[in-house]
This record gives sequence, structure tokens and C-alpha cells, in this order.
Amino acid sequence: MESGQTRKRENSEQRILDAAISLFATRGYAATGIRQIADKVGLTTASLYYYAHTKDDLLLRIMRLGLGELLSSGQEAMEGSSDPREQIRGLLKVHLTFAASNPERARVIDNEFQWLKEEERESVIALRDAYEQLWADAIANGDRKGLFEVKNASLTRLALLEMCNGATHWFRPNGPMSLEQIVGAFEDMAFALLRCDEPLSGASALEAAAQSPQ
Amino acid sequence: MESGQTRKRENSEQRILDAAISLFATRGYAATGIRQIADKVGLTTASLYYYAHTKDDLLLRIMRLGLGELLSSGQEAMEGSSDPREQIRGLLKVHLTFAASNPERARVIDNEFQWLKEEERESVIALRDAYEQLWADAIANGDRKGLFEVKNASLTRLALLEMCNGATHWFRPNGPMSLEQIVGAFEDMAFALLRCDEPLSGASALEAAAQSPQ
DNA sequence: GTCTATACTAGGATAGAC
DNA sequence: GTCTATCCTAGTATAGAC
Repeated sequence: MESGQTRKRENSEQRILDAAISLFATRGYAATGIRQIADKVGLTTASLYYYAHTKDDLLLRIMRLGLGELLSSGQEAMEGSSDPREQIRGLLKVHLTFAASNPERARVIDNEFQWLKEEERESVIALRDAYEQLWADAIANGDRKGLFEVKNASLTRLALLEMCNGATHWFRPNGPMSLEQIVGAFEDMAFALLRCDEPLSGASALEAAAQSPQ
Repeated sequence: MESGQTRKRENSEQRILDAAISLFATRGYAATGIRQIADKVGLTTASLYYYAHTKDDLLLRIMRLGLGELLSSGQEAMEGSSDPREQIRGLLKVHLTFAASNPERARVIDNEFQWLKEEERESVIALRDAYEQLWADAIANGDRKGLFEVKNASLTRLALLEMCNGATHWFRPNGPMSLEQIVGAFEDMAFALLRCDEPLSGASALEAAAQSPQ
């Protein structure tokens, strides 16, 4: 029962956002022209301005949507268990799944902060800080319970996040490693960095069992 | 005995490169205009073209010089010891010292690859690969000698490098941590990631001694 | 070595017709 | 909802005087 206009609007709106993500990711926000975005969608620049008031507006929506998804997935992961090891595993899975299932969007979110206007940037940074706080909480939990051994919690959090974001730079779908393999490898590195020796129930415990003699 | 012209040339040349580094680092290569560089140096755009044939040429020289320095410092560090633990410490110190003593240059080198022309980019990537190979060698040495325990050497190398580059994003001179403190903290995280338990002679050993009871 | 002046292209954004 | 046409600014780069 929706009108043709509504359907068109939703189509074009999403197509514009997708084109912007792709171009911002490969050429950067500053070097991407409003004309290129229009060309990619098959519209004129004038039509673009029917959907977004400015180029900056496109970036803002990409960032807010993406970080919002990441934050709520992260919150779910944190609520899924009170074991800090499970929390770290959950956050790793959320982060890497997000990065791997849409690497372009992840690159834009990670690299193009600076082009937002002051007030916009603040609201986006608040989202990012809330997300990073989840990691800080998980690390602090594990440290308090004696499961992790962390000398500098802030640096460790930053190192973990940078490590994960690194995947954004080289991950390609159809690459040599599956998402599951990547998550597994990052779990291993993360627990090494956190000096977490005690085995977990679940996949890691099963793995350990499979490798030990009967 | 040098002529006034020569002195001027060297001055302007360096001032132009410095201005370009600063602007490329804060606004990105694509968003930096040749006019802004000229303004910052106090010259006209026409004068800039006396020193560099294109804007791209400036970026190329910044990258080649910087990566050249990093590579030769890294090679010295590797030749300084055959103990993989010392090699990793040396590389960490080289990398973090470079990043901390000129964060703008480090950011440009790290982020603006894509704007080089095909052939230029290849020569620059060769430099970067040679530098990363130093890390790969140190990790492989430690693994072979049983000092490190690394499941995926490539991912571990990438994680270490990303971790260090992270410092580029938040390090500010006059910040809360001195360079020595940062290097120390990163040594700790790096050896955790490499699952290296055996203590080293040198600063870490001294530290451990200071903390243990007499 | 540095300037003035200028060529040419592309940038973001808007008015108003359909 | 999408178009044509256009405004104004800023981009890189060059020629030629001093």
C-alpha cells in the first residue's frame, strides 16, 4: 500500500548512502566529490540534495548508524555473560564480524571523524566512547577477578582495539582466512596480551581437549 | 662560502616540506591545497613549483625520507643483537621513538599511501615491506629458539605493528607519559603477546630485581 | 629564487521547471 | 522525486617579468 514515491525514496536514499560509503572508504571523504556520488547512483547532484542537505550530512548518518549498531551489539555481548573471558570473546566477535561483513563502512567510521563539524563530532565521539567503555569494563572485570594480568589498562584497551581495527585494513572477503578463523586467532592474541592462562569453557576448552592425549 | 641563493634554497625547501607534513597530517593529502602550503611558508604557489614539480612530488619525498630513516634505524637495531628479545626491544624503541619525535610525519607515512602514483607507490611499499620484514625476522627468530610462542606469525606481526601505530594517533609531546614510559609499557605488552616469559638482561631484569625482596 | 597574472578544471550548493 | 542550468569558490599548474 506504499506509494511509488515512498518506495523510490527508500531506494534512492539507501543507494546514496551505499555509494557514499564505498567512495569515502576508497578515496576518503575529502577527495570524494558530490558529483561522483551522484554518478555512481545514477542521479544528478541536484537530486542528491533532496536527500541530504550537505555532503557532511551523509557522513554523519553513516557514522551514527554504524556506531549505533556496533554499540548495541557490544552491549548485548556484555550482557550475555558475567565472565570477563566470555565478554572479551563476545566483543572480539562483534567487532571483527562488523569489520568483516562491511569493511568499507568500518574504514569510514574509523578514518573520517575529522570531517564532521564540531557539534556533530562530539555526538559521534560520545557513541565511540560508550563502545570503548565496554572494552574497558571487560578488561577491568577480568583484572579484578584475577583472570587477567594487566599493567596499564588504558594502553591495553587501546592496543586491543588497534589490533582489531588492523583487520579492517587487510581483511577481504574471499581472502585466505574465514571469519571464524580470524576470530579464533584474535582470541588467542587477545588472551595472550591480557595474560589470561585459565582455559574457558566452550570452543577453546574443546580445542584444548582435542589436542591433549586421551 | 655558500652563496645566498643556496642557503635560501635549502631553507625554503625544508620549510616547504615541513609545512606539507604538518598540513598533510592534520587535513590529509587530498584536502590540503597547494595554496595552503604556500601560505604557511610565506611564498606563492608559483614559487612552490620551483622546488617541487607537483603536489604529489612533495608527498613522495616525505614518504621516502621517513621510511628510509625508519628502515636504517631498524636495521641497526637488528644488527645490535642476535637475541630476539633484544631485537624486539630495539625495534619497539626505534618505532616508538620515530612516532613520538615526529608524530605528524608518522601519520602522513601511515595514512597517505594511496595518493602516490602507481610506480611511486610501489617503490615506497618496497621500503615499508623491507621494514616489516625486520619484525617478521625477529619474531621468527624468537619462535625458532623457543623464546616466543606464536600461533600465527603474520597476524602477530600485524598486531604488533598496529599496536605501535596506535601510539601515533594519541601520542602528544608533553602528554602524561614520557617516551621511556611508553616504550616500557609497549615492551610489556609485546612480550605478553609473544608469550615470552623468560626475563631479559638489562632494564627489565633490573626492574624485576628492584621489585623482588632482598 | 620569487613574483604577478592567468588558464583551466572541479569543487559544493541552489533556483526553479517538470 | 528528478531534472537543467548556473553561481561562486577553490583546486593544480604554467608563462614570463623581475
